[in-house]
Amino acid sequence: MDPVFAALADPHRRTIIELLGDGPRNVTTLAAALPIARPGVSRHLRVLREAGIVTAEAHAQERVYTLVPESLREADEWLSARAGFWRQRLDALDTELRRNS
Amino acid sequence: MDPVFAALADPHRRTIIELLGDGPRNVTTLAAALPIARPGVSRHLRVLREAGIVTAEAHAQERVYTLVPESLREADEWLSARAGFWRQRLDALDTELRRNS
DNA sequence: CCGCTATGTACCCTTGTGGTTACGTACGCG
DNA sequence: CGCGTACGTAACCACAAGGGTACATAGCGG
Repeated sequence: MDPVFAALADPHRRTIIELLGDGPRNVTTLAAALPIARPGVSRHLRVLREAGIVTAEAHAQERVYTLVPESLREADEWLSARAGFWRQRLDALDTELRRNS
Repeated sequence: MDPVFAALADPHRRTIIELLGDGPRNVTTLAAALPIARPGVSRHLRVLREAGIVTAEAHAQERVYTLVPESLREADEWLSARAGFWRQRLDALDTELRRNS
């Protein structure tokens, strides 16, 4: 989970994830859509790969990167648990405080 | 959204969020549950505060921090959109590829 | 007022991160 | 083979981030 959140911290990496949402892409195509040079994109992809968010498949001399959506599920569950469950809990606490005051 | 993801990137900050899930806490209490000294916790709380994830309320000379769960909703939506929607999309793509091969 | 408690902040240091350029490698093509 | 293409990686740099210690501040309590 940790590497997933770390990967998500960088805006460029989130952009890459969004681009891959439209389908598999190679490095050059991704780099063309980003404000940084290709080597930089390559390293971002390495981070995403090690986090299990994308997978690379060698296709001739180009490597096609594909999104692995279920890799985000763990982080998603962590977030939604706190965005929803505790919301109710704190509301209840707040209500009780108002009643006692 | 960006500051939220940036805040979530640090494990200590996520621990703080989890601790605050059990209810409001002051800085000293949080620091006792973390492997770092209090000033460090104080700075983490500053980041979380500026990201809108927690709010501070002065209570005597102690400041009680409270979680703001809905602040995580934006990030949660971003994640769940990619963890679910694109999942189906890629499955469909995969199915089509198998059919054509 | 004085001291104690609870915090935030400034300062310093070390490490991590993101970017660039230059270089090495793998593979298809003629 | 020799070339061009598509990548990954190494070397190098500048800067942001996280941690610790020391210090300033704000309230309580007596």
